[in-house]
Amino acid sequence: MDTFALPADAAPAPRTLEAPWPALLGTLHASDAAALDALAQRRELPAGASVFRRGDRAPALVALVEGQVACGAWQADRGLQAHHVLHGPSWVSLAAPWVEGRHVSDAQTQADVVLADVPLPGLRAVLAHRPVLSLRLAEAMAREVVRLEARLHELMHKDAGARLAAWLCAQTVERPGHRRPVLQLAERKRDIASQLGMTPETLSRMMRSLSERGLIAVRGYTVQVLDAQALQALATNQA
Amino acid sequence: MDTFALPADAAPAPRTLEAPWPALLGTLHASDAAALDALAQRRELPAGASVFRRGDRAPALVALVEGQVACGAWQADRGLQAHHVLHGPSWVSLAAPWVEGRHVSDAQTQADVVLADVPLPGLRAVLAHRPVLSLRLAEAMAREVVRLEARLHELMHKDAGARLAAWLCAQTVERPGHRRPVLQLAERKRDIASQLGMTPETLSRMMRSLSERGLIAVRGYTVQVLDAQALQALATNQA
DNA sequence: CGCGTGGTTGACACGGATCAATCGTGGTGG
DNA sequence: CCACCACGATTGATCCGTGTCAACCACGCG
Repeated sequence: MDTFALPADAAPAPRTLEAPWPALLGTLHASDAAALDALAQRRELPAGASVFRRGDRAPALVALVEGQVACGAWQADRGLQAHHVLHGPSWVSLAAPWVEGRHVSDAQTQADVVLADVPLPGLRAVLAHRPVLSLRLAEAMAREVVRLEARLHELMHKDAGARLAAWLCAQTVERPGHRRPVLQLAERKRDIASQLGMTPETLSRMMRSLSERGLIAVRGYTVQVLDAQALQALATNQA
Repeated sequence: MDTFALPADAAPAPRTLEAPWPALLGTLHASDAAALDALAQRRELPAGASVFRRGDRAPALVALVEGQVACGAWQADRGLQAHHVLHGPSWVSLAAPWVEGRHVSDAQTQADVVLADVPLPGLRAVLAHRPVLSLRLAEAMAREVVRLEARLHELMHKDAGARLAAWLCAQTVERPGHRRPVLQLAERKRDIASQLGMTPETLSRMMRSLSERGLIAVRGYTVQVLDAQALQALATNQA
């Protein structure tokens, strides 16, 4: 029933491969972007490859330019428990290299990916005389902190149904073409479950519960939001 | 049985009140520290006061110079559910002001405190020509990210006993004076429980379980670690 | 002395994990 | 072309951890 094919209208946007920086750090001076370009090293990996492992030396920041990467904790018996799945341009390892010089989680590609490694020593040297770039970096980390705090809060205070509702609300983007917001799940459901801190079984049950209550309609990897208001209420009711 | 008095040998260290920056940001050039001093505004609050509330405008970073502050989610029926209790010099709000300009959690003093507010616009201006300071700030946020990721991981993959064991291990510092590591709980047990993502009842049971198994000895707010090795094993066994 | 606060203990309920079986889909090789 | 298999999702049955509720204890204070 569930195919993993992407919808026809979700054709890959023609990304400017050589300029991931705006998406990662916000608007930059051209010279700052050029400095990063000079520093970064492009790396390509096939699907299923390990990007890095917990405890590895982390001599460089790692950015995901294109593709899909799962970050989490590798467990011998049940594979990678992803606490985070990254798409398109985003940071895979932004903070860890600065602290211990070691990665704190495992990362594995889920599709063919293009990475950009930014060696930390070089970056430090560049930042030493590029204050705006430093600021952008600090802001990127600040976003990361806020995101993590929100997730921590959700995990501690919301039950599985509320977390799913909140996730659906966050994922949903209004589309001009459709009356009701529709979203295509871009990851395996087990990875979504993992990100939400629940098992695939529980996710399945929650999805069914929501659709039985008429809040959403699910067919395979397509979810249609029928009652965004009720969904939002479920998401914010901390109980 | 449990008094909240601090042990006699934990006399307050004579902190250099005017220079919290090294503890917050690491070693700085004297001129950078002076710039921060010029910017920061000292603020004193009595015990039990609100430092800020979720959703408040956050026009300044907030540092805790001295005292104790609990950060968490205020709930009308059961008070502040602290997800974090801060001591001595540390950041209360480091990241949130950068992002939305709003605080993302509630903060409340638990003792008389001295705060330092660092207004963000001024800080941006200072950072624009102080690259080293920017770097230190980025590093401070990086530490925050790593800490949060670790907590997220613990919360998702470890049970209550393992989280307590991990916390005890992390809190324990070897003391030359004692044969066995001893630690004084510096917060109410309910706040410790809250930080560990469990209820006070569960914390109490876990403490008893550990002491019945001979791993620790508890008397009031004093915890003696009897078998650090077994405790560590419990903490790392993700099960 | 009574009262408020904080901790401990016990009984109980419930959410969600676990285990196991089944189904649908897609890829592969005879 | 179809049997076969691997993988992921779904569903049901069951179990366990931990939250909830309530009672009780210990301490400090007015």
